[in-house]
Amino acid sequence: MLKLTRKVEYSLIALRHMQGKSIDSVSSTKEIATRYNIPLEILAKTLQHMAKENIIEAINGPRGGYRIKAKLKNINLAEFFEKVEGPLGLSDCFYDANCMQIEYCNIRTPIQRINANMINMFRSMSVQDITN
Amino acid sequence: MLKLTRKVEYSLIALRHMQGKSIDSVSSTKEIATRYNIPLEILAKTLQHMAKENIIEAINGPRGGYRIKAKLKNINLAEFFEKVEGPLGLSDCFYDANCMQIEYCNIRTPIQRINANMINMFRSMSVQDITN
DNA sequence: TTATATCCGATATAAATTGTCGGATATATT
DNA sequence: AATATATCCGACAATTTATATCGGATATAA
Repeated sequence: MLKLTRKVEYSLIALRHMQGKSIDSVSSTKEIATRYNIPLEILAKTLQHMAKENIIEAINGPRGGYRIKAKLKNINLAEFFEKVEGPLGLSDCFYDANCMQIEYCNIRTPIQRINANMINMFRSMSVQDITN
Repeated sequence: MLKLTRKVEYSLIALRHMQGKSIDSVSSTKEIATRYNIPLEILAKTLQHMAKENIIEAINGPRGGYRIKAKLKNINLAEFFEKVEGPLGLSDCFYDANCMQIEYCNIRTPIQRINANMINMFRSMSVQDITN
């Protein structure tokens, strides 16, 4: 319960790795996968996804790889999690009503309050706060 | 990602239900399961678990059921989640080191900071804040 | 004595997460 | 032009976690 996914963790590991290098040097999937003991194919998917979201930039071909494209200071954690994993919410019912309890549920509103607190908390931290 | 489990949701639904009744009246598993469309056996387990944690009290026999035992005002959400689901943490590595990345991980400390923020947020709300 | 309730371990099912495979496309280097 | 190294990407498989079910025991009010 309340866990981050590997995809998010791998994304942050990769970003932190890239941030430790000079601005125009690139990092290949293999380099990062080896360095942090991450399954290559998974990391590949993860990096491709971040590239589509314009967080990082892909350089094709030999000597290619990825480098940071966005200003990490300007991406808060709530945005980042949503870019990487989709909608945030303690329960699915906030964005998808397919729940047996929905009609009778007596805790939907209260849980929305916790949810709002959680999202605010994530909004108050930038990706850079994590990768620095 | 970052979801509550049904067990937690069912627990809160049941508590809120009981809180809406007079202090010494009991609510049976069947009553609650029917009312909120929750699978009976699952709810039974959930309530038994809360009884073991002294959050509620079980009355055996016919006309039995459960009633609230603890002061919900004095149980914060972090405690409550831990009683119902076990240790809280955005990653398992905070209480169980069985992770391929643990030796090389470059985000453990930063994620611990997010984690601390999250737990503080849950500490700042009582179960009663939710069930009232 | 009977009916209704909790109790509880074992097991099955379903869903989500995590990881693998195969083959395509892009491009720097030789 | 050929080659090697890299990203790209859909389909699929395995694993883990969460959710639900089953069977039978115990407690007690009526």
